[in-house]
Amino acid sequence: MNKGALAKEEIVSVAADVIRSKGYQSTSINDILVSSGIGKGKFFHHFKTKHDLGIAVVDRYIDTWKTRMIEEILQGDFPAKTRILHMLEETLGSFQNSNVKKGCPFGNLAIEMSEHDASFRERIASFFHEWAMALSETLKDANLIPEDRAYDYAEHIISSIEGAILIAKVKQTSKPIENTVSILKNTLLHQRSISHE
Amino acid sequence: MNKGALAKEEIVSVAADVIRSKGYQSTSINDILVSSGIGKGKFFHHFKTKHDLGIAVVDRYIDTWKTRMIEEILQGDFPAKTRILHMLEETLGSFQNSNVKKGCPFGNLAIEMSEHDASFRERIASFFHEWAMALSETLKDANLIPEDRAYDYAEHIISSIEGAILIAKVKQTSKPIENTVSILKNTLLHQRSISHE
Amino acid sequence: MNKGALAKEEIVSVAADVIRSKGYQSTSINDILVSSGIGKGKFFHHFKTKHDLGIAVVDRYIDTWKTRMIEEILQGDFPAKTRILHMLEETLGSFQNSNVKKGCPFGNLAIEMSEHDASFRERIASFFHEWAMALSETLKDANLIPEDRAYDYAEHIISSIEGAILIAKVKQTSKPIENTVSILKNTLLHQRSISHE
Amino acid sequence: MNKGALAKEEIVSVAADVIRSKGYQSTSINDILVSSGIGKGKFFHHFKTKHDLGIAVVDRYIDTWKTRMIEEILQGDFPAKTRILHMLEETLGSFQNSNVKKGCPFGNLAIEMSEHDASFRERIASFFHEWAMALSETLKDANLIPEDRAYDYAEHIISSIEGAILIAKVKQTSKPIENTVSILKNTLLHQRSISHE
DNA sequence: GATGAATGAGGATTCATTCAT
DNA sequence: CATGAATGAATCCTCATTCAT
Repeated sequence: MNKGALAKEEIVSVAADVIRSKGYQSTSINDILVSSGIGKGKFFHHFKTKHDLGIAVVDRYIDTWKTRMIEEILQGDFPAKTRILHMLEETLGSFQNSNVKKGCPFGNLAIEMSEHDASFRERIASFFHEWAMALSETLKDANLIPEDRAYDYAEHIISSIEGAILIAKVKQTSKPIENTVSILKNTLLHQRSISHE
Repeated sequence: MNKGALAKEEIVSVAADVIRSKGYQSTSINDILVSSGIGKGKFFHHFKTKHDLGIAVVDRYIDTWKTRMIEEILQGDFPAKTRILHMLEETLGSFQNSNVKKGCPFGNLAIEMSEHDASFRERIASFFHEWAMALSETLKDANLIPEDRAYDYAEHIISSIEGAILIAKVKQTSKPIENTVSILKNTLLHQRSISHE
Repeated sequence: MNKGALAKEEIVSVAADVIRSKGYQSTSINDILVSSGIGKGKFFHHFKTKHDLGIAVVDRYIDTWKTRMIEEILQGDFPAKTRILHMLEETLGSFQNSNVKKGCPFGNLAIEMSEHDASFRERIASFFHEWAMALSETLKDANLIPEDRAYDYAEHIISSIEGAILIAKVKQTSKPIENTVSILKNTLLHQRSISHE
Repeated sequence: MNKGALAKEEIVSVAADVIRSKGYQSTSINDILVSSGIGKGKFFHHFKTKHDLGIAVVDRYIDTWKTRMIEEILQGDFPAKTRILHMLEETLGSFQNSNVKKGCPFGNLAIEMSEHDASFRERIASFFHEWAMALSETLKDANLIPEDRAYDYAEHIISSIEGAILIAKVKQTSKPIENTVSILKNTLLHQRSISHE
């Protein structure tokens, strides 16, 4: 059936992989043509520019992670504490093996593209915001953090994770991620609450 | 007198700025020629390749930060707790205003180059290791962390900072850095020690 | 119709001329663009590298000469002695006028490229071998040379011709070629056989 | 003592080697600086241009071979036939081992430079002429060739040798040279005289 | 005389994009 | 819709030569 549409999704899927590994700017359209076995004509039929493809790839990353991290895990049916643990474990599981070297699709593009292109930056910023909002709600549900500090604390957890993935990438070992996840779990769950200052 | 050496240092200095803003791969040699007002011949007289320049820039970043963060602050003469506070405040101060958008020179290159080039990756990994070692010693001096957890905790602090700088870059506000610094201070200093698990 | 293929052949044809005159390394891609009136994009669409073009040019030389010298002349329908005479006359005819200065396409590249690039060298060596094989058969057919000396003698005839073309090139006169052809004819045909030693 | 002059000779000597292997145009001045351990200033003090060096190298080749081949061997004190044999054996000896791949300094430059530069071409043409003249005299002394054919025959011998060195270079074996030398010896010495046509 | 820094034209190649079919 | 040929600006780099010291 909808062969054109399928083909387009396929290109985005292949491109998402390549761009995660090589970065957006270092990925040439030719790289994608070779990886997906299509011709130039077809490519430019589906995407007016390379930039269009880039945005499609980012949107795809966001769709995937929003569904997995936010909708399925953070807004799922388990008790709030459990949901937070799930999120941390899901993170840990996503960055093992070859994925350690590839790093986080959002973190990678955040750093590579923020200064170059507003449409990348805004999408990624907005994704991080949505994530922090969802985590913030869960933290409140779990009664772990006072309401007025929940968003800040959620953002800190997320940025800690991004930082750990960054260090893991440059060290080529998932140890820093395990380390951060373990410290976050510890801090969050073995204390009555985090309230000072 | 030492005109040649000066000239080379100047190029590295200009390039360090440009590369921090645009990234290594997106910075063309021409960008550097224009920014520094020199000719191609002069450039390639001092640097055999663009890669050579990149390495010189990384080495310069490392020199600067090692001196400031490690030697002057973490290994300085103040009490251990004070030194840690200084490090956090120095971090905060370094990423205000236009520097928020530029991000961390190490984090930027870690993400951009780790998969492309081992000589960048290794230098940066080794810098993060040295930083974590120095911070680890200070944490032990301050009696804040049990000895066997000190390195892991130090690495977590550093990766939290890197993650905060990343989020700040994509959000174009230093708020996430202030946030993380404040949480780190809080966790570190207002509790007897961090020992559970 | 087959416009693409034609275009590629045209480039090879123009390049064959330019390279024969200027040598492979001294011929810039720009030289070829100017001579053939095409743009850089078109060139690199057809040839991945300059080296690719070089190989295409060598293969074209080989095709042409194999057809003319080996298939049409040495393996033709005339008596063996006549075929050898034809070969010598064809050689003579090919290096008159402006062609004296250009020299032999194979000899030129043999000397220029043998030390630089195995793929050029091997192709040319194999062409000379095939030529010597075909001439060797013809010498045997003509009963001019004892079987066990035929290949060596064929190779000597061919190398004499190459040497004569070389001297003709540096002297800018076809006299050395005429001279060598006449001596070869004489030695081959006016003696019962060449058998001594 | 004459340190400047010595240095210059050294540069020419090093350059002669490099140019014989890589060709004149493919040899960069930097190649020569590296091989001889001198600086740019010194080089351009001795040679106004790269071309100047090239000419010095050719003149050096010519000096060496004229002394060896013409003065010592062809115009030496042995009987004429012996002198010719010596010349052939000297040739054979000069192109063994690594020298097979390097080819003949004159043949190499003849082919590479004849179309590009008259001053190279003329020097080499004149060297080949002097060699042919000397060989011609020796052939006459030996009563092997009628007077009016002696120069032509000498030139044919020389061009045969050059051609054999060329084929040897592309085949990377000295066999073609041995082969040609043996055939030349045979033709020259085992027949009363070469007179027909 | 000697040094090596500086020059800038020219080299091969890549790239996103357009266009004729 | 789809193809792949064509475009030409831009990229990294090399080179012979000049120049200030």
